[in-house]
Amino acid sequence: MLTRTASYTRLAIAHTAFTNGAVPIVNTLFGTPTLPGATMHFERNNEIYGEGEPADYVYKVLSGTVRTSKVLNDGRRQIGSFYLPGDTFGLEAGDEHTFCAEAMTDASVLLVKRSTVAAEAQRDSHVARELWAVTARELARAQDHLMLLIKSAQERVAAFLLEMAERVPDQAGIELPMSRQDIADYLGLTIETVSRTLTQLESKAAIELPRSRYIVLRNRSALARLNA
Amino acid sequence: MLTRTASYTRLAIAHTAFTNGAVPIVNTLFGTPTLPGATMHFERNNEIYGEGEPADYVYKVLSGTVRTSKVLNDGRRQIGSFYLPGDTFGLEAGDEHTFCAEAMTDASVLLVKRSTVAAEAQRDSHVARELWAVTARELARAQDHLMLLIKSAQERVAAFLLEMAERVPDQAGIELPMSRQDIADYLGLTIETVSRTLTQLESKAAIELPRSRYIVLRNRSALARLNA
DNA sequence: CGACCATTTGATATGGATCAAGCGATGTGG
DNA sequence: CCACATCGCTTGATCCATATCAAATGGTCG
Repeated sequence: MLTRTASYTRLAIAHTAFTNGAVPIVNTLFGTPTLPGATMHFERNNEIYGEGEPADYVYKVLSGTVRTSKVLNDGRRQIGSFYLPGDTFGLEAGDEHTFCAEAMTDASVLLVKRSTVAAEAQRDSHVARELWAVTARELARAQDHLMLLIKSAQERVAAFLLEMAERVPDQAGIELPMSRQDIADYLGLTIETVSRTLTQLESKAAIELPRSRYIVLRNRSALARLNA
Repeated sequence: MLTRTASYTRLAIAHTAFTNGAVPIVNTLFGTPTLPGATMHFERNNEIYGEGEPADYVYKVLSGTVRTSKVLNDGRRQIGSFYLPGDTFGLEAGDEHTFCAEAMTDASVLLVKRSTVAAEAQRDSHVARELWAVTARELARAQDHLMLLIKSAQERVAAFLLEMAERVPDQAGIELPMSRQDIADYLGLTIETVSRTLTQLESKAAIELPRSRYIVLRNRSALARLNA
């Protein structure tokens, strides 16, 4: 079960973000150009923050892709979300991160201090409103994710493909930034089941698999019909 | 699959709350005595709002218990959360409810117009902050719920019992407001599996089942150990 | 008492996990 | 530039946890 290790280079971002080669710039976390932050780069599979670390920053993907995940004590991993450019992550109700965050591909990420966000939200009701909206959308996403996990393997994979198709701009097909293991851990399945299910969908002519990381949706309504 | 019907008396609250026997009172949604609302009573199994209805109100349980749920087109139902007195529910990112809400037991509920909450949050940063906190806690709860659904039946049931024990005041045991079907739909299991699992936990001396709706936790650490 | 509904218990079926092997792409060292 | 190791993915065979189907039990209310 622990064959899934990866040589993650642990970066103590939260504590060194502004002293360890980060480039402090004035930028924006929530659309209006108000919140000062710093951008950092992360290489593929490097940790952005760990589970249980103090949640001192809020993060926004500038480029690349990020996953959040949590590992149970026996090695099972659940992916909370995938984050694409423009997405905000790392918001917490409490004072520490309940999931860890890792760069799925090389990524640049904007960091804004949580205290800055809080102060600005107090001062400016537009920022407060935006902060709430981001959190509420995250909640809606988690609730959708919940619904996924009671469905059959085909339904889960179909829903995943439709979700990704909606989120990535590319029209022709989906360039997947994540591995089969990531997909499996997002959907609560094994890599074998994900792989087999994709093969089944291909033989049903619902999708095409030119390369393993590139998927063309041939028949969206068939996929949507799988979505109970 | 559709044997699970119940004769829900549909109440068109959202549109008639203030004209249909509701008792308008000045009360508070988020702790400080600022937000005007109305209280309404719901009988067991009556709908508070339906899936897809406009989300014009935010709700707070005053007494009784509430469940939110969503039904897939083939009848499978997923319960989003159980709400006990003091809990706020019905917050939405969009303008309609994505789950429905029903009284599990007779319940009285405080309703505050969403527009009132929004206006007050804009005016008063404390309200804004509290609104965010409620939403963020709801997010944390949904994320915990996600983690449940990748676990084994024993782990799910154990986690459910510990969660309920934490939330209900009663020390000796847990008086469950929900049916086995509700528990099953919360945990993504069948009633049979929930029932069998409870029996197993009883034979392990982890719990006692004096009545089907009353459970005594005999050995919390054994239950906690099941929680991967 | 009798009907009804919720819960438990029993027998069997099955979808996805697990175990195991093969395959193709990518990269590395000779 | 090729041989070979490695890694991610696919495919195959078998197993098992939970679903499904079915029946018995128990509690509640008229």
